[in-house]
Amino acid sequence: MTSQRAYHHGDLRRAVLTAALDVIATEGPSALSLRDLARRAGVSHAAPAHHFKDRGGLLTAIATEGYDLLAHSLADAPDLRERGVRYVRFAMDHPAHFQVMFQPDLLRPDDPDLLAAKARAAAELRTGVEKRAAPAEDADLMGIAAWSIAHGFATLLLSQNLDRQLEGRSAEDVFRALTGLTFRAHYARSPPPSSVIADDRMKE
Amino acid sequence: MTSQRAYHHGDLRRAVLTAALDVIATEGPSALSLRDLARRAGVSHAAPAHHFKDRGGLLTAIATEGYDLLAHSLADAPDLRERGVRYVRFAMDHPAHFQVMFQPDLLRPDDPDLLAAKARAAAELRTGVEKRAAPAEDADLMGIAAWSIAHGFATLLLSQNLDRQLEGRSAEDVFRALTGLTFRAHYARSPPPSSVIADDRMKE
DNA sequence: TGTACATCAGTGAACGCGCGTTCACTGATGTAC
DNA sequence: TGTACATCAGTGAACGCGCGTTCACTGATGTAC
Repeated sequence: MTSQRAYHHGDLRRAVLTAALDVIATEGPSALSLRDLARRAGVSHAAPAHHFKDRGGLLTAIATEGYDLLAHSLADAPDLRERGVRYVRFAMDHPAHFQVMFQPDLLRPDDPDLLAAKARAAAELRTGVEKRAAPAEDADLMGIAAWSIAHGFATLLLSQNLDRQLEGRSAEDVFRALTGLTFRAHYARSPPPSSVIADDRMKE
Repeated sequence: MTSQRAYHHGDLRRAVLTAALDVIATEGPSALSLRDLARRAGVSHAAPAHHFKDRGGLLTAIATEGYDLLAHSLADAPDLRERGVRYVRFAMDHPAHFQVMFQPDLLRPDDPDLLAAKARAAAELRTGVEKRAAPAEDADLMGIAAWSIAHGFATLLLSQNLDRQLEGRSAEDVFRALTGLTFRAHYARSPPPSSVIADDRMKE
């Protein structure tokens, strides 16, 4: 506890993960090296190997953690739109996790823990979309559409592509506004004109 | 022409770019090394330096080319939805470019050629969305929404996250179907019920 | 409560490797006269 | 049409570096008796 230099780190696994997330968030996943992470954690360069076999193992662990965090974020979302908002918020709160989760070439694709976590997150994403809806196919499409818009917005946000568009507004507010426009365009104040306008835009 | 082993390659720049795109598409950008690309192009390892200063320069050149290809793909799209379809098709046709374009940490962010190409693509994306629409703010949101859904769909597609959902259908058809559902839900055959269903889904 | 021993986490020196970079060079091409 | 020369693209040897991996080790912790 009070020992200035313990031989055992205490929680090196967590320390390496945290250092890795920091590097990824600032310099991207390509800047990662186990030796550098050991340095950051104040530990000899061979120590991380006790916890992660290699880079791929480390990144897989990060993705796994990410899917679990996402699943928790999405749990008990009241509706589809709120689920989208939480998805976007998750990406903003955990940019490094998010980045790694969607670059499969960095991961061990058949890691059982990863697959399990991913399945849990996928189940949360699907909740309430699957069981409903008149034509089942439409419900499926609706699910993909909702995922696409949230994922696209989050990705563009993280890659700095919406900086100009936000103009100081919070990303969350903008996302709420645009899902209102698209998913519920037919709910605008004056139905006929707004419909025409929306269609006008769509057809140019 | 017929010389078996010309001292000058002819178009080494193109050859290195092509090799790089191949590596990126199969193993991801992190697998890139200039020496390896020289090897693939059948050229001494120092040769690529004549065309690209370093990895960052090469990736910036790829992103620049990508933005120009995208701008061309989008040009003269008849409407917003078709623009989305072309955006998705671009990602499928040029997965390596697409991947690199949206990982800013790999690029020289202030490269003038890159910025110019990006501006050209952005202009194509905006065409027809900006000038129209009743409340200007709504038009802006509509643009972000359309970009988000196309970008999200493309990204999920490339990261193998829609394999299960496609079930053999072409990505393009599915994308058309889901934009039909979301952007023009109020245009379904029987307006009132479909509206209710859509809202029902939205609210769960 | 104390002792012995197994297990585990982390050390630090050593290794071989692929990388980017530098540099003096050489072969090919284009242009001036 | 021919020659001289500048420029440019690619060569190949050499370098230093950071990396992952291995290995015999040591310090700390937990457990059996």
